[in-house]
Amino acid sequence: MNTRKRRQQIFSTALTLFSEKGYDQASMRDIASHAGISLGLTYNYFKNKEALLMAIVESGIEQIEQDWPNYSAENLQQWLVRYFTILEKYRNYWLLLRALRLQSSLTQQLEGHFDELNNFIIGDLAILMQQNGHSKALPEAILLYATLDGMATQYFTNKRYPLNKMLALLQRKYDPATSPAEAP
Amino acid sequence: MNTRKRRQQIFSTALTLFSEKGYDQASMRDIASHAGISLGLTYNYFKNKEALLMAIVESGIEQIEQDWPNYSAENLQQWLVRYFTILEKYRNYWLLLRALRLQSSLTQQLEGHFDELNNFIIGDLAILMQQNGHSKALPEAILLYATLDGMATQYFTNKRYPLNKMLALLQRKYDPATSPAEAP
Amino acid sequence: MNTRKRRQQIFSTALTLFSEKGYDQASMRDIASHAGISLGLTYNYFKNKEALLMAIVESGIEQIEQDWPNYSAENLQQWLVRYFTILEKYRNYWLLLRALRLQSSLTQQLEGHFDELNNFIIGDLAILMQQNGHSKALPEAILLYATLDGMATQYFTNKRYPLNKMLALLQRKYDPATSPAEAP
Amino acid sequence: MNTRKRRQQIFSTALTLFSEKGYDQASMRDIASHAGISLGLTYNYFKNKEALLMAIVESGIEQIEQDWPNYSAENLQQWLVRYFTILEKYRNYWLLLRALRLQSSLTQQLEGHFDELNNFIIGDLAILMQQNGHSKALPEAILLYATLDGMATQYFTNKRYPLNKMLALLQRKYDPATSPAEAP
DNA sequence: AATGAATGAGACTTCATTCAT
DNA sequence: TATGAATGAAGTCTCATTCAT
Repeated sequence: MNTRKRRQQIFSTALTLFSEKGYDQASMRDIASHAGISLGLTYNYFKNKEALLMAIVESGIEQIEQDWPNYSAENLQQWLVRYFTILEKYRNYWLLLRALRLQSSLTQQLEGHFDELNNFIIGDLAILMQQNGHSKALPEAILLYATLDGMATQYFTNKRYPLNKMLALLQRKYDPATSPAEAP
Repeated sequence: MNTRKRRQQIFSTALTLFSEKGYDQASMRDIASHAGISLGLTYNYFKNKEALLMAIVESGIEQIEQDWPNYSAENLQQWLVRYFTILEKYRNYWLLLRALRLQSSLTQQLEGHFDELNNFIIGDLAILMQQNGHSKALPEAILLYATLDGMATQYFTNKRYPLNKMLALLQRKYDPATSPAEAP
Repeated sequence: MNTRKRRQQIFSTALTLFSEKGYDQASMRDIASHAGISLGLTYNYFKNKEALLMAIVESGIEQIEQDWPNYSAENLQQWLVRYFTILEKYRNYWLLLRALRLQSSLTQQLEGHFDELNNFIIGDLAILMQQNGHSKALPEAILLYATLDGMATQYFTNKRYPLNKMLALLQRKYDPATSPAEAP
Repeated sequence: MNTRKRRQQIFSTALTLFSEKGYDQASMRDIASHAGISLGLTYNYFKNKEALLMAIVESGIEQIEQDWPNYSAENLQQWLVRYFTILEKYRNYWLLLRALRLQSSLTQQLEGHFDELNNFIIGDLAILMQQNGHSKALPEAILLYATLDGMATQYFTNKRYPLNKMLALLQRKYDPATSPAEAP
């Protein structure tokens, strides 16, 4: 099997296990055996467990950023739906990143990545906000992002979370026609 | 030192370390040594590491619920400020609970506790919403709770998060005078 | 409570636990709590766990030797029954001594005690043998003692062992009337 | 070193130590270091200490039962000698099994194995008894087995035990020519 | 005489990592 | 490139023993 594929195989297995069980609870043997390869081989592709984690995090962020334009939306209402579509697609990344963020004792290195992704999304959101006529688009974007983040957390950790209902409510709230964010 | 104090000492040291480094990364030896006692002694007060965690989680939720009435608010604007005051006070609990929630392989027992606390807060919020004249208070409360959750996450993991600004913006958004949630 | 009684209390609790669970599996805390006293108190009466064991072993052998004359028998048939009566009475001692014997890494000290008790019983048996007309009483006694030992082992470790049947069979075997040990 | 040999190496080291010092007193580190390997490696071959014990017990009984036919005897006199030959060969197994039997808190599983082996030997013995003209062969076999068991215990725990003398005496006792078990 | 909190050694076990093949 | 045997550090937990009260 070629090097890139092999790397990808270890990679995605590790992502799954890290996000399901947590970084500490997923052992290298776990990963190797779920990937159907030998324990030692993982070390041919990744220097050590932490490097594997870092590769996953970095690549995850990179993938999301590359994938993002495919989901561009014309208005906020569309955007909101698409945001959760992407989230669903990158569910494991999201769960892993969130869990890591809550554990400091992380490399400083990770912090930068987190901020990068956050700002990336918030920036995108702010542009739409501006188009929607918000005068203070950035603060609005930051606030909305918090809402989305909270919804995602609930959605991913609570099977009964009524995501669609909440999404509809949110769309109404940000519909310029029915509920102008700024009073005239 | 008396038994209750000693227990409390281990307890709060563990809470700090669990919330800082994560449950897995904080070793019992860590906890003991930060508490200034021997490793073995921790086991005189808590059956094992998991029992220590459970004691912390349960007591945390209990404390918050008991403390809650002290922060009752007359309107949503007040409530929002007080919510973050409580959050700050129980910061470590919040961080721990959130990290645990993101790691499955949790006891079913924990799930129940999480839901309990969530519903407790959402319920409180829904009442205020109703007083504010919202006809669909519960969905509104759930959505607002997501926002608060997202803000908390950002605030606790990002030193530069402009909490106060966001809070002010949120207050304006939910001020019945300036921005009626339902059009007449 | 007076010293002698307290000592006896720890003593007999320890004997029970040692014989039931084994010396290693019975902890000092176990013993103290089953005896209804504090952990520390055991150390006021016995220097340490090994000393407690030694005291039990020595006293057990001493007790048996003192008790022995109360069970004197007129002939071998009687003796055999009485032997198992005593055995039943000192069941825990027997089990403990036997288990200890099978573990070397014992103090040499114990070895001496074991031999002492064995010889004591064999000597008693040999006298009866001689009275029964056996010319080589000592070897006969040693052999019979092995039989008794084997029976005891089976009896104590197998609830369904037909001790009475075996005892009857043994009595017949050693009845001078029906089965002279030496052919004329 | 190949896997089978390595396993066997750990296996036999453990058997020796378990039988010498007892299961509890022999630590996994003991076993590893006597086997000349690292502590962790033992766990590549046996799930845990108890599994190692079980493997030893089961394999011991299996080996004995397979080896048994090689020692078949034409008459009881021969059989007796051969019995002790086998016993000597499997000395460590015998000592371990006996020690385990005296410690309750055993798995039920072990109980079954013990009974199996006992019945296996007693059955073999009963057949010979019957050939020897005993009408009640099974009780006789059970009784003789007790004798053998007692002799083995003495022999294995007492360096000065006159096994050969006792064996000769026993052979005479069960010789149909000199001492018919049943009077005409 | 009595308590049980406190200690620290040591037991079992897991796991990241290395290395000979 | 690929394997998995092998290592040793580290983690959880137990327990004999001591000691202040």
